[in-house]
Amino acid sequence: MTTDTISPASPAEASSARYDFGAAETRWQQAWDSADCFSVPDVPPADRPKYYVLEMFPYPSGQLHMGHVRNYTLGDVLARFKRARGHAVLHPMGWDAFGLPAENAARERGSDPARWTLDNIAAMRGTLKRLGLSLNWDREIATCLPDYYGQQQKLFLDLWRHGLVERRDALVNWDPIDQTVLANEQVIDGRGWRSGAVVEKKRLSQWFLKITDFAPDLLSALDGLDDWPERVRVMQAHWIGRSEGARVRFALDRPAGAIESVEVYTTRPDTLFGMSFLAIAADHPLAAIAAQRDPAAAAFVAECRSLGTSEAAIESAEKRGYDTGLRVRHPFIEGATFPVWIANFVLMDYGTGAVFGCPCGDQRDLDFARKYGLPVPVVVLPPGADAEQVTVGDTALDGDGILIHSGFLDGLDTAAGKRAAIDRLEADGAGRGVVNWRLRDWGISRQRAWGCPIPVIHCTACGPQPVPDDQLPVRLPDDLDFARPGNALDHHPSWKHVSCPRCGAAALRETDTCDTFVDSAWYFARFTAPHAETPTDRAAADGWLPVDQYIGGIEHAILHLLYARFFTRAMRATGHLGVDEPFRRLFTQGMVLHESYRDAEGSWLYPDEVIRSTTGAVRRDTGEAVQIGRVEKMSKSKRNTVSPEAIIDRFGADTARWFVLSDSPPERDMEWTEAGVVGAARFGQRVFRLVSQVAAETQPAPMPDAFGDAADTLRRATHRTIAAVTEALESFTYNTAVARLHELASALSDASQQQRVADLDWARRECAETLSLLIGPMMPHLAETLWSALLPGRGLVAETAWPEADASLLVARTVTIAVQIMGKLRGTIEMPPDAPAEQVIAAAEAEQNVARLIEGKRVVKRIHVPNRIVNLVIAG
RNA sequence: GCCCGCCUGGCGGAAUGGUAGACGCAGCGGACUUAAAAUCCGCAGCCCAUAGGGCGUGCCGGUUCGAGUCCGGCGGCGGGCACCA
Repeated sequence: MTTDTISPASPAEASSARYDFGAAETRWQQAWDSADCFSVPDVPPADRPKYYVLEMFPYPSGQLHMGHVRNYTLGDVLARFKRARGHAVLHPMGWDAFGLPAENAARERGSDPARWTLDNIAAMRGTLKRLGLSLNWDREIATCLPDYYGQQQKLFLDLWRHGLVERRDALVNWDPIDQTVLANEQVIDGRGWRSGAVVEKKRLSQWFLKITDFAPDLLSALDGLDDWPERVRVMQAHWIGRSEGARVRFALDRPAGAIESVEVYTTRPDTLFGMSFLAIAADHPLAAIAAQRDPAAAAFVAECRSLGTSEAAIESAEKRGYDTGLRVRHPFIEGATFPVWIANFVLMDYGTGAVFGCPCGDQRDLDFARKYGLPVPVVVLPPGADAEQVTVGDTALDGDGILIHSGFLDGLDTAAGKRAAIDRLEADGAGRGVVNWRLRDWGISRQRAWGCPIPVIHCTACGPQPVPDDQLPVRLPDDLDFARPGNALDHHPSWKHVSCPRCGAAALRETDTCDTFVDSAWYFARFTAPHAETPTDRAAADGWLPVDQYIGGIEHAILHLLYARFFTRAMRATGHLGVDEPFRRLFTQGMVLHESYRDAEGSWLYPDEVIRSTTGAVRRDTGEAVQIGRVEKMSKSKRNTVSPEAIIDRFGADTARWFVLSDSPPERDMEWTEAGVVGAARFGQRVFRLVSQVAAETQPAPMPDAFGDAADTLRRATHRTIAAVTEALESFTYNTAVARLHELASALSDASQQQRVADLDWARRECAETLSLLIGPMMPHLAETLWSALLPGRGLVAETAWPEADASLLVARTVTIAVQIMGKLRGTIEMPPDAPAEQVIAAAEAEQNVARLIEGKRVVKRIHVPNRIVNLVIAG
């Protein structure tokens, strides 16, 4: 190690009145580099526990924003803390580098997507380095490089061999602006999640990953993710959407074309006797037959399709339908038939695309029945209701109850009724109990050039063929033409023309690329062995995984995190991994918010263009009044962004880091304010002055045999702070760690203003050294500056063990005990810690104000909580 | 509509059922200074009162010697999902 060669900070750094953060930060970043402080081997060392800290890797947009600064600072505090606590820490960084913006830039400015992306990465890497993050830069990956996506192609082929990939025709969500297919998860309110365009339906041959194979496990394993936020688990459970019910076949009265029956999925087979009608989706095959026979039915089907997912769908939340004239027989009621309606609220891609309408037990069915005058048989008796009196008005009885008017089900409760109905259906061959899932398979085909090529060759004779291993990776061409709309890979002159690996005939490459969510679904595993010739190296993956702490935004609660959980299972099935779950602990951090500003014309202004005072704001250039808008998420459109680079230039990385850690708990949104940054900078300077003074006035010395009051008080503050900060860092309450360090700085300041004596000097030095180590995870550069000034030649904070609190100093010398009468505070007393109860109570009753108030009263009960409180209960 | 979460000074927030408001920001007073900046010291929930007292963690009620914290109900704010049969 290089510790011997590290010289103390220069006199200018260490003793000038103000801390020169710029020089110091560069200097320590170089020192960490040359000492190689943060590297770890692919297989974790056996002598220390491993700890894998991962923050969600960024998309290389070109600029780091404050959200990143917060995210990566939170992770870095943990990484540095765990390292100081003796862990081997894996803390890598990379780039989610495929995606549309690069293609858009290519289209708009003629740039090369690879060049554009790599330039952006270089810029953002520079900012990350300036932040002083303790990252394993030798593990850096970019998903747009063949090193990464080539391994992804191998992975894809392995999944294919294991039956986890399927190619099938599917009605897909087509984004007409981005000219690509979207996953269901990427369609929000009928619009593309990125473009905002109204999504159309289109039938295409697509590649699917069989995430539904793992649906039961993805759901049940959520229970074991104790260190994930509850709401994320709830969101995922809902997304996976398990339901228990029955499939019931309804025979048609008279066959319609080739169709003799309609299958329905229901979660309420117990209410089958409450049936009023059968409803099918507009895309149901039976609807197509009805449409052939009846122009009005065709018109209704067409209308449903056009409404589809558009705004109109939201506008007409109204249930609408069309009676086809077809009728179905009831499985339980001999001779009864019911009408078949096409209904706009029935979804073709959930269940079977058909439902039986039970208006009494389902609000939608009830609305529908009321609208079209269909009967509403009552079959559920809610708890406490009277069988003679129960009626259904405009609210369905969708809760549990006792079944009535239901033949053989009469008198059963909901659960028993379901079982009995399913038993009968199965006995009669009319249906069966099933478990249904909302989760669908993951369509990953995207008609984009800037993505991971799907390594498949289509041969007219042999069908789709995997690209042979010796031809991997399938590289993207470097001469893509983005002038034409559509997929640039598809209209590249030569790229797709290859020969079939099986028969040698002329064949075509797959020109679709992977959804970029595939790239991020396994990167955490690749980080464990980023240079391996296979997707993972088992020794490395087994050694480091799972990620011990994953940190990122709540916006990825469903998509990314579910895909990563799926890939972990899929890669386990293919032997690439050995773990069940990718992320042991998940932390979702809050957003960074800022005030927004508008000028008289209503144009948004950047914070830099505004001078803010306590009373208002004016334009920096003209002095005109500025309207202060809402505090909201930093965004380019509102111009309420603050550049991390500019903040580092003005205040230094440590100040930026300290500020994002202060005040707001990490999981909550925080407001970025100029005053807050200035406050953080002020604290850094204060600590610098206080510790520099100690460094100048004191020398390392053997511990004195005894300490006076002042020294003892300071030592207790020091050791209590060690305990408190340690606890705060363990529990992710960084804002309280900041508060405790403020207190310790104040304690040191108080001590430094007292008469100098040897034992106090020793305690001040102990405090200063401790303070330097404790701020290390948060303000690492300042910590190194102070440490080297206090203890020249003693190595780097980055390589120094975390301080241990002396248990004997964790209690104060005296404790303040509150004295209550009937639960109301009436005075306080000072006592030695752990004083005997009788003594404390006697002192409490002797307290001047307390004594006055209990005089002449009878104290009937005395509650004593050691070192906390005495509560006197008086009679009358 | 359903499911989560939250509600504490001027602001961000702190508080294993035990002195509510730590710590910071903004504010006020003072010291230093020719002055300012910087720095240091101090004050600071509201109301009445010069000892002290009343009220106070969205609202109403409950449990408890004691409730921001636990329980029941109501209200408000934020987020997620949403014809999922």
